[in-house]
Amino acid sequence: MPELPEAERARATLESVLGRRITAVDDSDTYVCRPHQAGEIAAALVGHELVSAHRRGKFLWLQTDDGPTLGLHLGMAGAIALEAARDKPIWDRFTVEFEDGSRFALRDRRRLARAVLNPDFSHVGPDAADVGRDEFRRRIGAGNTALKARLLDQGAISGVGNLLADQALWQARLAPQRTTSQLSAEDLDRLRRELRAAVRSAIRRGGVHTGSFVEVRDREGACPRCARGLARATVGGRTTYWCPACQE
DNA sequence: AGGTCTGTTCAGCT
DNA sequence: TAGCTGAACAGACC
Repeated sequence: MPELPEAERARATLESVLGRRITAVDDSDTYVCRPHQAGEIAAALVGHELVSAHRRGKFLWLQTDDGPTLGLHLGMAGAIALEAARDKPIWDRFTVEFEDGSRFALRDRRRLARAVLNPDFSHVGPDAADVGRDEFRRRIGAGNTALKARLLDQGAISGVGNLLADQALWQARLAPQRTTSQLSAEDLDRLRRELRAAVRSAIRRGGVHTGSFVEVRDREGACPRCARGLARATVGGRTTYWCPACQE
């Protein structure tokens, strides 16, 4: 599920745990928690207070008072849970407890989420909702690859996942396999505008699954604009749907 | 019951 | 170098 809109929701959830002293941390899942030594993240965090919650693309991080930074990523199925899990506690891969008894957990069935101490975001591109016109043209229009593959490249711009990419491309009437070097400045500007609109709509409506194209995005789906059946192929290594009539 | 598919990221190869 | 491919995980679905 998690793409930029879900990550933003998680960030907002994390704001509700700021300002409390950390009393315990469970980082025993050494696949999800990096560095790999169990107890390392705990030792660094206990006694500190979380002071701010940030996001760039799908990457989250929490700043402590004068201490380390805690990076979080939801992976492919992760979420931030404030309530202790009753039935499936095994899905809580990383847990932080506070002095007042409250807690939050990084909950993920698939263990593809990550909790990282002092994360490095130097290779993460600007947030898809914030990137300026000229930088978008430069970063998306460069090189020679399928447009959709470039949108999914978090180093180019960050926050776009498989579903959001299909939604934005459909809104901008651009075919996913179009080559980046062939795009006009006008194409790129339109794509940027539609991508920002898709992101904002998804945040407002509660997730990327609320997109008009995402809702019909399957083998039987029809284009919401022209009602023609959707095409399906692998582009950029990911299952991709588009309207062969509207997008070129 | 077993095979296929999945919203992400990253290492490793060409 | 930039751009692919496949691996990591584990559940959902048919």
